[in-house]
Amino acid sequence: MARTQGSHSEITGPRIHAAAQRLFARHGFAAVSMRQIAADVGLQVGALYNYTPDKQALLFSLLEGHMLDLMTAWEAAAPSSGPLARLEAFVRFHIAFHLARPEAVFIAYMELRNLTEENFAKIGRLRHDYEQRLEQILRDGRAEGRFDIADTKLTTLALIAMLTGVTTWYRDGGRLGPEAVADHYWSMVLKAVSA
Amino acid sequence: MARTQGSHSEITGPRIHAAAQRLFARHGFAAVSMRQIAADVGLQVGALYNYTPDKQALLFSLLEGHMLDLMTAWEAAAPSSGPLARLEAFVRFHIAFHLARPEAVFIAYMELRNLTEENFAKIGRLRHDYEQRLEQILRDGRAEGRFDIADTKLTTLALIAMLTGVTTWYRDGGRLGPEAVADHYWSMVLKAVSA
DNA sequence: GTCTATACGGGGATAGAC
DNA sequence: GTCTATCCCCGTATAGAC
Repeated sequence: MARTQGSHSEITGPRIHAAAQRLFARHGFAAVSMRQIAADVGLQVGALYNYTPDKQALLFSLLEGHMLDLMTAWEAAAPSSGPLARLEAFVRFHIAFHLARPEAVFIAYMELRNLTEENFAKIGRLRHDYEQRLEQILRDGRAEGRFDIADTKLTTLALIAMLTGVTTWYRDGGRLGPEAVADHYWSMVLKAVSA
Repeated sequence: MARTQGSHSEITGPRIHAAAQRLFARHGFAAVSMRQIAADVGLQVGALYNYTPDKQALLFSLLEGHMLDLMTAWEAAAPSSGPLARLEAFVRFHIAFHLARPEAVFIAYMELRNLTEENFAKIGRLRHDYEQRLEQILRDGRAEGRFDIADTKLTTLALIAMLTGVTTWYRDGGRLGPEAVADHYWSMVLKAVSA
C-alpha cells in the first residue's frame, strides 16, 4: 500500500465535508471562504480543489447527502403496519432524525437559494419524494376512515413544517428531551388528523 | 420649499430600504453588495451612507421594522373576546400578515445569523413578545377548560412553526387562495388544541 | 445629498513545482 | 495530493469636490 508523499485522500475528503458543514451552518454559505474551510482542515486553498470542482458543488453534495440519508433512514425505519402506527412512526422518526443533525438540517433549509437552478431542482425533487411518504400515510388513513383530513397535500406541508420547526428552538439539556418533545408532538398531530 | 441640488431625502430612504429588502430576500444578505443596492435605486455607492451607517444597520432596520409592524398589526386586529375567538383571529391574522409580506418574512427568518449579537438579541426579544401573545390565548383557553394542551409553551412554538410554514410553499395564483388556506389551518389548529 | 475616486482587504479559482 | 504564488475581480467604507 505505498502512498505518495502527503497523500491522505481517504480521510481528507470527509474532513473537508465536515468542516464545510460546520462553517456553513454557523456563518452561512456566502459568508464562508474556501480559505476558511482549508484552514479548518489544515490545508492550503489549492488542495481543496482536488476534492471538489468548486464551492457550489461542495454545498450541493452536503444537501444531497443529507436528503439521501433522510430517505434511506426512513425506508429502514418505516413499519408496514396500519396508517395510525405509520403516522406515529413518521412523527417520531422525523423529530429524532432532525434533532440529531442540527447543522445538516440548518443548511438544508437556509442555503437552498445558493444552489444553481439545476441543483435546486434536484434537491426539490428529493424533498418532494420525502413529503410523498407522509402524504401517502394520510391518504391511506383517510381511505380507512381513521383520519379526518380535508386536504392531504395541505396537511402534509403543515405537519412537516410543524415537526421540522422543532430544530429552531430545541437545545440539548433543555426542559424537555427528544422523546418528551416527540410525545407532545405526536399527541398534537394525532388530534389534528383524527376522525 | 427650496431644495439643494439632487436632494431627494424624503423618498430616497424608503427606496433604499425597499431595494435592500427585495435583493436580500432574493439573493441573501451576504450575497448582495452595497453596489447592487445603490444601482437598483439609481445612486452611487457613497450616497447610501447618507442613510445608513453600514450594511449591518440596514439589515437590522428591515428586521426590526418587520417585527414592529407585526406587533402593531396584531394589537390592532386582536379581538377582546374569549380564547376560542381570539385563537381563530390569531391564526387568520398570522397567515394573512405573513402571506402579504413574503420578502420581509423570508429575511426575518433567514438572515438572523447575519445580525450582530446585540441586534440578534433585540430581534429575539421582539419575537418572544409576539409568541407570548399566542401563549396567553392558549393559557386562557386551558384555564377555561376549552383547550386540552399539555404544554402551552411547546404548543405555541409548534403552532407558530406550522402557520409560518405557509410562506415556504404558498404561491399567488395557486390551487388555494389565502382565505381557503386559513380555513384549513384553522380547522387543524382547532382540533389540535380542543378539549 | 450626491458624485467620483480611492484605500484596503478579501473573494474564487488556477498554474506549476515538489 | 499538497504547496506556494498569483490572476483578476469584487467587497465595504471613506474623502473631498460640487
